[in-house]
This record gives sequence, structure tokens and C-alpha cells, in this order.
Amino acid sequence: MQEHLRSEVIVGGGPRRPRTIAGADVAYDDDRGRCFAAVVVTSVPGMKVVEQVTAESAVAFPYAAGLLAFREGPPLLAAFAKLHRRPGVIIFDAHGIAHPRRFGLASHLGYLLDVPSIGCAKSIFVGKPLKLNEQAGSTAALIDAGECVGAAVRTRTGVRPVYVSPGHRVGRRRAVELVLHAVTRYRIPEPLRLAGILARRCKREASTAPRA
DNA sequence: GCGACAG
DNA sequence: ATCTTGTCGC
Repeated sequence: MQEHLRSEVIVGGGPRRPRTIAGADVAYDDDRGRCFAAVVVTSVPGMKVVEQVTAESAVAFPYAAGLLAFREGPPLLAAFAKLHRRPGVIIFDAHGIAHPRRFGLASHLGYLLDVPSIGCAKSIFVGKPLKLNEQAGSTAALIDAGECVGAAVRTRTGVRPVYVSPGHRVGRRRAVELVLHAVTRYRIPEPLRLAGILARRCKREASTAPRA
């Protein structure tokens, strides 16, 4: 499926100044076999929460490197279905084209939702980054099989970089630019950070409630 | 055959 | 991803 859909991905363009940016993440409760997807939409100047939704469901697919979209895609789509507005762009806690088949979760969901999307992962899956400076805002190309699939981005001085790659309908430069615009005072861009917090809170409240 | 391997 | 004790820094 990935090898087939990869040709549908558009690497290029993307909003220069979107009105909103969304972050999407998933938390798991291994004991109960349940997962909690969360989407947080923030305003672009200020990164304040405009809307947020969550969706609980059963974990229906195991974790397997390269197939993350089959595990987290369904839960995330359920959450997006509850969203009342369409984000200008979505940042996922995963890779976009910086993937073995150039079709990571960010590309897959951006394609299905037909919304500009960006992959922002905390570690490298494929490729090797060029020399990255310590200064916040620094970037270095992420090279895989001789091609630039994304970039290592230093969102804050003195912290490990995040790895940004185009998902769908966004170019490499624009992807990095948008991620940096979404960063406030933490390593992780605000919408994504808030989505992670919301997903974990949703899980905690569900596990604290009386069991079925 | 061995090492790597998003979350 | 989740767990878990302590430490560092603003």
C-alpha cells in the first residue's frame, strides 16, 4: 500500500502563514489494550489552543518500524473526525517522507485528510544528518540514499534536535519553517507537545475511572 | 547472517 | 510508546 500511495505524495508548497497549526499524538494503555488519540489546534500567532479533541479505541495493530500508520492512523482519524475546523497544517509525532518507502505516517494521514502535513520525530528512522550547529533555529539536511528527505532541526539551544520531513503538500524548507514557527519554549513544537499532554491525560483519567 | 529499527 | 529515581537548570 505504501509503495503504491507514495506516488501520490506532493512534496512542495504549503501555507506560508497558516491561521492554525494542529498537533496530533497517541498515548497507550498496554494493560487495557486501549489507546487515546489527541489533536490540538492552535492559533498561529501565540500558539493558543483554538480547539482540541480526543478519541479512545482498542489497540488493533502492533508496533512495527515502518508501519506506524497502521497502528496510529485509525485512532488519529477517529479524533480528526471530531474536529469542527480544518487545520491549516498538521504536525505529526512521526516521519513524513523520511521513511524507507518515503511514506511515513505524516505523509499517509496528510494524504487521507488532504491537509498539508509535516512529520516531526524525536529520533531518526532513516538517513544521516549533516553537521548541525548548537544554536536554536539551526538546521542540517537529513540524507538517505543520496537524497534529502528532511532535516535535523535545533528547536532550542542546548537540546537534542527533532527530525522534520514533509508529509504531504508541504515542501522541505516550508516544513522546517512551520515547525520553527510552532515552537515556543520547549523542544517540541507547541501543538504537538500539547497533543501529547492531552493524550496522556485522557489515558490517565480513563485508567483512574472504575473498571468495566 | 548481522545490525538497525518512527512510536 | 511506557516505566522509573535522581539530577540539573531556569
